[in-house]
Amino acid sequence: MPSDRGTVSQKSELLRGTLEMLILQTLTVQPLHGYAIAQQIQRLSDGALIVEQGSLYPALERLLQNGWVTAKWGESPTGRRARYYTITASGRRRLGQEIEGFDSALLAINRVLRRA
Amino acid sequence: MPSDRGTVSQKSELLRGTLEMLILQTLTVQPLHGYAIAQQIQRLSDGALIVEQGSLYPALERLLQNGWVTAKWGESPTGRRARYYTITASGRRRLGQEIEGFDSALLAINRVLRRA
DNA sequence: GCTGATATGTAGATAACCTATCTATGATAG
DNA sequence: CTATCATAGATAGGTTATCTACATATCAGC
Repeated sequence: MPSDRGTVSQKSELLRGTLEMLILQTLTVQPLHGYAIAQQIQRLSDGALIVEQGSLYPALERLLQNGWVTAKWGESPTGRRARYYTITASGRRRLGQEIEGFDSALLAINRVLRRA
Repeated sequence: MPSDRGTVSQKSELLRGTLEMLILQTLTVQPLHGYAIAQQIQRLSDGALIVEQGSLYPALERLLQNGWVTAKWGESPTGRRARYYTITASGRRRLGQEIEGFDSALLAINRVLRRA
């Protein structure tokens, strides 16, 4: 449901560094294939976060390389071939660290914004 | 007061895209020279945010190019030559937009993190 | 005289995005 | 029947902001 060909993504730039965290988070509920992960992030963010395929698949590859997810070929609900990703134990630990780092960085940024 | 030669900056990566916002914010109080801006951000964030010189000066150059700050050579409190940056009216507008975009992106990310 | 803090800057590498493109299949519209 | 759209995966190439590392210079303190 990309549907927004032509309309600028805008917010996507703030995904900078948070994409892997968001992917891992969506996988905590259940294994999903790549395309569904992007849809899920868009849906959960009320359409604010658009994950481009050119960002998605390289990110999934990085997560695989680091052992934070595993992948298995299967079939999507619509009957197409799809690659399902499952978060690993180390992936869950990593997610925790990323959220922690994200929150503390946020606090730091907000300190600067409010104190200055 | 870099003093942390050897220790990894860590959090700096989350500055991704927020550095210009932080710089503009520190300049809303008074004009500052580059080195003092970095110190101020580090101080206000309780040491969590370290602005490297290789990030700082290119960022200031971008702000100049966009007309969001102006620069004037002067003298620092310690008597050294220093370049003072002043935020412009359009810089203040830009800062408002950046904070707005930052906040809304944050909300979107948090929606994903809490709903998934 | 050396080191460290202050102060500005550049060069080159890295990494994560983006746009654009490609393949392929199923569903739907015309 | 055919064109388009949605689904699903993937790669190539470009952009850009950051980092590391370096270079320069002055001043203070040991």
